Amino acid sequence: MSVHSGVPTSSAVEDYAKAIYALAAESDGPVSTNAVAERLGVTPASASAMVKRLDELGLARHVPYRGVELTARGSQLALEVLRHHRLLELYLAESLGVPWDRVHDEAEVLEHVLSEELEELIATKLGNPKRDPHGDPIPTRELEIEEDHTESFDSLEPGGRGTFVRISDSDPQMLRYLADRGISPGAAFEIVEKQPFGGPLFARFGDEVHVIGGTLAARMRVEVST
Amino acid sequence: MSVHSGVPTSSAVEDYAKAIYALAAESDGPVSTNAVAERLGVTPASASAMVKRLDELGLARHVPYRGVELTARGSQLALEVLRHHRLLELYLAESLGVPWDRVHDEAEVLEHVLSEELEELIATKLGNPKRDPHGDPIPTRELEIEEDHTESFDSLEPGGRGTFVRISDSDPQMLRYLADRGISPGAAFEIVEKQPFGGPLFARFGDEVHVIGGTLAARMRVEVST
DNA sequence: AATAAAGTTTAGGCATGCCATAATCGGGCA
DNA sequence: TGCCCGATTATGGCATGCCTAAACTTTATT
Repeated sequence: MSVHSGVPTSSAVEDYAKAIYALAAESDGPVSTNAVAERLGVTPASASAMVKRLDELGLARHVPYRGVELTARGSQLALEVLRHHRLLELYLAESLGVPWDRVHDEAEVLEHVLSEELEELIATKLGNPKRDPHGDPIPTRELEIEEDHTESFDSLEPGGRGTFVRISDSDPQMLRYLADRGISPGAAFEIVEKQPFGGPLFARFGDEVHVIGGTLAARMRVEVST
Repeated sequence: MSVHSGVPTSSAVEDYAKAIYALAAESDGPVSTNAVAERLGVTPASASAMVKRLDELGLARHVPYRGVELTARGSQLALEVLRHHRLLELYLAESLGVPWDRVHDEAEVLEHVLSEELEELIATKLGNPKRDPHGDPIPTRELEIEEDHTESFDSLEPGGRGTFVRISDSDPQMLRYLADRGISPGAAFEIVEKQPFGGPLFARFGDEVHVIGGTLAARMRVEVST
């Protein structure tokens, strides 16, 4: 049990805060209990109870039947944990050579246990990086996070150009799949063709044209060239 | 909740195993419940219950009113955690520059969470070291620990020579106190004078003669020169 | 507007894990 | 023999976190 901003927080509380934060970022407005439950793999009833607890802790405002929103403190907590997570991912990959597709799971555990002091030392050692190995932005020490100007890959039309930035939620398998095909954060592309109805998308990365399925494309975040 | 040798272990279980292991090393024969309770800062009743649990888990043999002893599996668990702890201490100090007197507390938390994979990577990175920054031996991957040939500093008589190896139980304050005076693990000494009744001990370290109180001297472990 | 469907909450339980107080027990020693 | 101390059990408490089932609210449909 750690303490953040005077609030005693367990791993579970931190995970809920993270989940609500992420969901709120994806689609603004209050977040539904069901969405939270699904994301965390628990029943809606469990999520409902936990959300109530976050409210009591002052980390969220929960209007019954209307959804949840994080308070300032709740967002801070989420960002704090997110910072831990992403610094750890980068650190594990760079300093300890943990394979890319494993850092996420390791960080998932350690993020709840990392002391502020270690966080600071790690950040310094890494040169206060702005992005983790998946391309996700890392909140600053002051818990400000770089605004995300990315769009979903599958929202582009043929002819559109840009660079691949990250996979939302850092799904290790997707990352590995792309990496195996030479597509990593930073890769430039041009959309060649797009099939309707969530069909695959044809895009040129470097010299090669890759075919990317609709589901995967929906999770890829890209920065569009003007 | 981690799993070691097929036994589900919580942090508390691991701490009890560590405590029993340490107490058994200090004075052999079975360990009394009271001693365990005192070491962990809980009531004898709590310790009694937990010790019973260790027995049920197959980690210890507990004969009521007679004390506890770790089974082979219990010792393995203790050594596993000890290995985590000491590798972490060394790693934090060397790779992250965590101050000496802080590594213990950080490691105390992380030891329960460190995955085998990370343990391995850290050990390799450190070159599979045999001792941690306090001079305590680190169990090998196979959980063998170097036998301790040290004696208590205050058991020596004037004229005795040797090298300071470690502080038992790694008390950070004692370590820092000694470090401030230029006494670190590996320092050679010669006993100059010893006052009776637990009084202070005069010893030459390098050029200087230091006066060391009885309590501190009792915690210092030294290797005697032949 | 009525009703059905979808979403949400409450009620009630269960399991884990840890610790405390108070009463009792065992065994060595006077 | 009887006492005392250490050890043990009995009992209870508290917190976390999850579940199912049932009740309820909101929204969409007819």
